[in-house]
Amino acid sequence: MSGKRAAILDAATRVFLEYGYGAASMGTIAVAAGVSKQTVYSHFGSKDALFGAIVRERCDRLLQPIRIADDHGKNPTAVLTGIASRFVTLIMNPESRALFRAVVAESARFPELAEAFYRSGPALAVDNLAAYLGEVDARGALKVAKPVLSARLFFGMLRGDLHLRLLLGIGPEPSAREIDAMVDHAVETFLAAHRR
Amino acid sequence: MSGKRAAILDAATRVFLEYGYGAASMGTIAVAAGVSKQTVYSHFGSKDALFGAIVRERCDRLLQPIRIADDHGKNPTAVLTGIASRFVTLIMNPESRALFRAVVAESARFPELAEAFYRSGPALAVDNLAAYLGEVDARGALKVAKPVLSARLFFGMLRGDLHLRLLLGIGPEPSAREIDAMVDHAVETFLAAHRR
DNA sequence: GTCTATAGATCGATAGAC
DNA sequence: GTCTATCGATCTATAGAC
Repeated sequence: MSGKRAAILDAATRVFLEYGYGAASMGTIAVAAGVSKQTVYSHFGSKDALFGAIVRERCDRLLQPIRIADDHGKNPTAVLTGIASRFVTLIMNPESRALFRAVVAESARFPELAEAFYRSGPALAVDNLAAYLGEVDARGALKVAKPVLSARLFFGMLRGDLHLRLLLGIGPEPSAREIDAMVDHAVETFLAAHRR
Repeated sequence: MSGKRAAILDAATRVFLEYGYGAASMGTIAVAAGVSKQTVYSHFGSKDALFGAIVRERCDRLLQPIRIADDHGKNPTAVLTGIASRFVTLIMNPESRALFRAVVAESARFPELAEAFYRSGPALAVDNLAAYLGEVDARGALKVAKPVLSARLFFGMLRGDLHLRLLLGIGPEPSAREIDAMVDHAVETFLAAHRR
């Protein structure tokens, strides 16, 4: 197992996420990895396969924070704020944005990659939150009639306008204060709507 | 003024939005328009310029529904539901999705297009809703302390998980009933949170 | 396994006739 | 203005030496 394979994966990730699938060339990736083009083909077979490999690897790596179990012992405000903070931190991450852009851009050519992305990230986040919301509803802490719809709504609020601007590369990076204000506002709105 | 210019614009729109900027070729566009490649270059100069022309034209055309003035006479529930319905109908439109995908995918190469898209659509929608929310707050019908944040939250709720799935091309087209249920749930949640 | 060299195709853009 | 023909560059992928 040579270290060249890892070097190729690393270089391919950088080049694909920076330039996108179409504009990235196997030659550029080979140079960035410090190997010849043929070595890239020996390891990964084709451009499509290499793109698939780096997207899947990146999905697993980046989306891991939202998969970890939550401390359901605390009060709903603390739990929701924690979930929200981790989620916003994730989608604000420059690598996440680049990955998301690449997956969206090539979703027509690689539908199975788009689905893998969705399942390994957003779908799990919604499922986890919906389960938690059902739990607090049964416990009587909040009133959540439709946990899945409410969970989707919550993450929608958090993505909101910010995610859109970041995807489009518009304006300055939001400060930590802005992000906190946005998270707090979303949590407050959500709690106010589901107060028992 | 020949009809060929319109034919080129039309063909370019279809080809660019279907294949994306990189995968679309000037030759394909010329064939689709029924003219020679040189005629395309005579009219639009370069691939970049042609892409910019069709994106700007499409932004103006597609995003017009959310620019029209709202009937602020009715009760907040009706007004918000109307705004929400028009917004969701817009972002669900296949052409809007294709345009959005193309703009996001090329936002690094064409930042001014991304900004034009944002300004002519999402920014206006937020501004209009924020103005309305400030109005109903002053009138006492709702309690909206931060109109701009609340407006962003509202549109975020509406985009939500649905927009994400559609962008990624995942799953079946949602039915009108699902969309209505989502809109109603978002409006109810928003109103419950801002009840005076 | 890894390299150099290149095949084969396609692309954006242009030249020149009409 | 519109066409055909083509240039020069670049791309994916492969052949063959070591």
